Amino acid sequence: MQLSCYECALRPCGMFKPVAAEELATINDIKKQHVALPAGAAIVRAGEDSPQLFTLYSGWAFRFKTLPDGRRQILNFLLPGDLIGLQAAMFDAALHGIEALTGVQLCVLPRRDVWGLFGTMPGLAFDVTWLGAREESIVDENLASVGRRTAAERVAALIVTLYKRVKLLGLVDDDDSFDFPLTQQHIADALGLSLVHTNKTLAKLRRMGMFTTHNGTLTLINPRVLERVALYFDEEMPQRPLI
Amino acid sequence: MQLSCYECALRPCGMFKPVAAEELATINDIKKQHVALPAGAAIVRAGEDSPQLFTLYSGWAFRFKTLPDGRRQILNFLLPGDLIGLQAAMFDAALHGIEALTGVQLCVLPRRDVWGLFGTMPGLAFDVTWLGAREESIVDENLASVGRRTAAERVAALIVTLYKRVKLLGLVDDDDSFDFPLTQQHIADALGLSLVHTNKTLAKLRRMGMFTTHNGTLTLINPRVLERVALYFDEEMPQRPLI
DNA sequence: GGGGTTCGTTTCGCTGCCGACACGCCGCTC
DNA sequence: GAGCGGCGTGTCGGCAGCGAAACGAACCCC
Repeated sequence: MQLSCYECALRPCGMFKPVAAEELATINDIKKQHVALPAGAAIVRAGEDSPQLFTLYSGWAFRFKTLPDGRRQILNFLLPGDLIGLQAAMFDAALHGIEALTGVQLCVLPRRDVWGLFGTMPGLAFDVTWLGAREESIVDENLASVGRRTAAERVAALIVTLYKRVKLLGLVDDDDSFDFPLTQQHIADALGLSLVHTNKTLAKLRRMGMFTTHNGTLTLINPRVLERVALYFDEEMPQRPLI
Repeated sequence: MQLSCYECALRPCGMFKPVAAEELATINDIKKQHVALPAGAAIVRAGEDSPQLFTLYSGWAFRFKTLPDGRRQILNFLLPGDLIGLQAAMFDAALHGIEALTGVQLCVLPRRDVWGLFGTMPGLAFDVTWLGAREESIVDENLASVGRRTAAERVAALIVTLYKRVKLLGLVDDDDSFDFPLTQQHIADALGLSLVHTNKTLAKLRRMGMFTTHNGTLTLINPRVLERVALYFDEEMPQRPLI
C-alpha cells in the first residue's frame, strides 16, 4: 500500500497548519511507507528500540505502561494526525508501549529522516517539537484527572476532551455523535479506576442525561454541561502541524 | 547577578553531554540573565504567556495544575540542569504553573532565541526536543504511579526516582542521604493522596526501615529494597544535554 | 518574650472505590 | 445451531484512603 502526501485526506480538514510546497515535498520524501494494522496490534513495544516514527493516518491508538504485575495505565489516546513514537524513538528502549485501538493506517517515518529535518528543515523540526509538547500537555491533563478528579469528573473529562479532538477532525455529526471505540476496560485503564466502578460511573452519567451510547457511537446531549461536570475548560489548539 | 556559561558549575558534574566550543558559545549567547528567586516564587503563571524559557541552575521547582475549586496536582519536579517552560513557551497561554520549591537560580533564555536555534544550531535544537521528551517520560511515570500504584508504592517510587536523579547530579552522600526539601503537602499533591494519608504512608515506610529523615535530609537505608517496594526499575539516562 | 506561621503527627468516623463473582447479550467460528 | 469469547451490567462485603479537627515542635519576626 502506498499513499502520497499530496493526496493526503487528512490535511485538507482545516485543523492543520498550511505547509509550504517545499515542506510538503520533504514530508512526502521522508514518508517511506503506508501500512495498515488491525485493532490490538503493537505499534511500539515497551523495552525495545523504536527506529521509526509514525503519523496516525486513520483509526485510534493509545500509549500505555504496564507494571511488573500486570496493572496497566493508559497514558493518552492518539487520533488521526497525531505523531506517534517521538519519545520512544528518542531513547534506546521505549519506556512505554503503543497499541492500535481500532484498525489503523500509519505513515512510516524513519527516525534518521526525522532527525534529519533538524539540519535541513528547521520549520518542520520545530513542528516535531511542538507536537511533542502538545502530547505532554495531554498527559499533564490526564495526570491532573487521575490525581485530583472524582470518578465522575474523570469520565466526563475524558469524554469531553476526546469529543473536542474528534470534532476538530470533522468527525462529529451535527447531533454531537461520534465514533467511540473504547471499551470500558480502556476507560478504566486510562482513568485509574476499576472496571466495575467505571461501569457504574458511566451508568450514572448516562442516567444524568449527559450522553447516550449505541453500538460504538457516543452522542453527547449537552457538551457544555459535561464540561462543567468535568471541571474541564481548556480548548484544543485550533491549528497545529501535520507531518 | 551574572554568570557565564563558561564558568557553569553544573556542566562539569559528569551527567551532561559534552558540547562543542561553538555550541557552548551559542548557549552563552542566548543566556540573557542569571536570576535568583526565593522559595514559593511563581516561575510560570498558568494562563499567561510565557516568553522565556529557563534552565534551572540550582534549587528545586515543580510544575502543577490547579482545578477551579483549588485542588492541586503536581505534575513533576524539576532539578538542576532541567529545562523549564518549553511547553509553556510553545502555546499562547501556559496550561500549568511552575513554582520554586526552594530558593532557585535560573538561567534566562528568551523564547525567540531558543526558537532561533532551530535555524542556526540543529544539534542544540534537537537537544531541546530531547529534553522535552524526557520531561514527558517523567510525567508518564507519574501518571502510571497515581493511576495504578498503591499509596506505599507511590511514595516509594517518588523517593527512588528523586534519589536517582539527585544522585546523578553528585548531590548524594556516600551514606545515601540527600537534601529533600518537599513538605508532606507537596508529596500528597504529587501523588494524588490526601495529606493525612501521605503522613501515615511515610510513617509506615519509615517503620519498615526504608529511610530516615532529619530536618530536610533524607537517608535511604537500602535503595534496592525501596525500588522493589516501588515496583520501579527504570534507570535515569546516564548522559543528557544541558542548555 | 510573645504571637504568628509553617509543618508534622494523630484521632475519628465515614465513603468512594475495589475485588470477586455471577449473569446476560451479542457476534463469531466451526 | 452449539459453543465460545468479548463486553456490559449488577451485587456484595471490605478496605484504602478521605475530611475535619486538634495539638505539638520549630522557626520566624517584631
